[in-house]
Amino acid sequence: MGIVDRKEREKTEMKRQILDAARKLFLEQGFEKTSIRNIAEEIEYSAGTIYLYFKDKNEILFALHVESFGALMQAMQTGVMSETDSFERLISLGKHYLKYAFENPELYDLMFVMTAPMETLECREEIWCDGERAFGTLKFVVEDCMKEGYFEGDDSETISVMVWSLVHGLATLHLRRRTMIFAEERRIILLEEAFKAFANILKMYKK
Amino acid sequence: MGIVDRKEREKTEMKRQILDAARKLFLEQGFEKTSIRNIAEEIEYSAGTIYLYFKDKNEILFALHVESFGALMQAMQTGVMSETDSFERLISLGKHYLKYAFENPELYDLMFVMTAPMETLECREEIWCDGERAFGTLKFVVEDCMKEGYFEGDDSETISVMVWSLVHGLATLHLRRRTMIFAEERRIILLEEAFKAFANILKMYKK
DNA sequence: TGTTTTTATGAACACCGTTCATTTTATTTG
DNA sequence: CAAATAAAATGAACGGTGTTCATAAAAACA
Repeated sequence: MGIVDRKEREKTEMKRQILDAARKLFLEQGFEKTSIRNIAEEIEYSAGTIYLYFKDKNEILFALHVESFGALMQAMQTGVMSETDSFERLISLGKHYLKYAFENPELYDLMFVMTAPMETLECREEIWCDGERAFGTLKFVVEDCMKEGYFEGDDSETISVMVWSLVHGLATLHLRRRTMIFAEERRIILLEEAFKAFANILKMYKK
Repeated sequence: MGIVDRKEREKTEMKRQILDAARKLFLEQGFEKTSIRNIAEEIEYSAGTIYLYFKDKNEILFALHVESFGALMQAMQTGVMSETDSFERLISLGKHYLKYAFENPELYDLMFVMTAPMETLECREEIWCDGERAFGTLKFVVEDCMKEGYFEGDDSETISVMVWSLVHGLATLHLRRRTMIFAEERRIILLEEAFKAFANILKMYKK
């Protein structure tokens, strides 16, 4: 029956419409300040309708979470593939990670800072799969570096956590406006320099 | 006149009471989930009364922000003073910073993650002074390390941002539950190991 | 066309931060 | 001490929030 197909298609289209409106508003004014009524208004439906497609506000967040991880993974893959040397790959991975964070501040927030999706989905396996996959990519690149003598004697997971923490720290200090203590024109430069310094130090660590 | 003195005393006592209740509730259930009515109930006053002592909810946040920075500064000083060697001082500083973050998760959040106080107080100088002072302490210790040959050729501010980003990254990944991708028993260990690995790498960088 | 199923609505609920006229309490004055 | 004034506390009210649900509209089926 074609009708049931169309119904399904319409349902996913509606979900898409809601998610697009939600992402737009989240990016514009943040998650907290975006109400269900705002989203409903954006797509010209009543607030109640949203609840026919998503259980609650957090489920919308979760759906965007999944999508955003897809985009981040792609950005990371681009970073990995742009270099042949293992170590340069790691650096490129970091750069692309930061690029994604800076270009999609609200989405990065939603993926790595917000606590809302974590609470509702504490038990929900899927949400961690995305994170695990992204971390796995990093770990894989780190292990490649180790084969070439970098980080000798260390655990690849430990090194990966260290690298992740550094880039995540850089990203969040900036996204959450804590670099305000520096002169405006220095803020970005300082972050870039800090990343470069870190890369340098890692490189020296080879031997 | 003694009465005006007492009035003043009572006013600050009331403020204290509100702040203590607010901190308690913020630590217990977070900022967002704590309402003015909750705070009022905790101190057995009506909600309206809170507004006689604080302009709005953000002003309460700001007051706690100031206090929390005082406590962090103290923790950092303790870290600095516990070691005589410059480099060990830097490591100890990092450890005490992390300790503070882990022991006061909601306060750390309020100081370094929340955007609420930043928005209201974008122009308010005082809020940055605290941050600058804390960062200054770090920078000072880094510069001491440089005198002994560490981080040669690098800018002390750059290195400080790098160190800060790493510990902040470790702290926030944990506080915002992103270490859930690791087995429960490994989570804390992994963070500690990552910090140790970072410390090791920095140490090697000397020459 | 009439019946049933699906979809959408908007009023209602319990909460939120915040304001403000009113009442209660404390201090000063006559 | 009593009356007048000043200060402090209240709680109702406003416009917002996320969410639910009886009702209404639309679509699909018979």
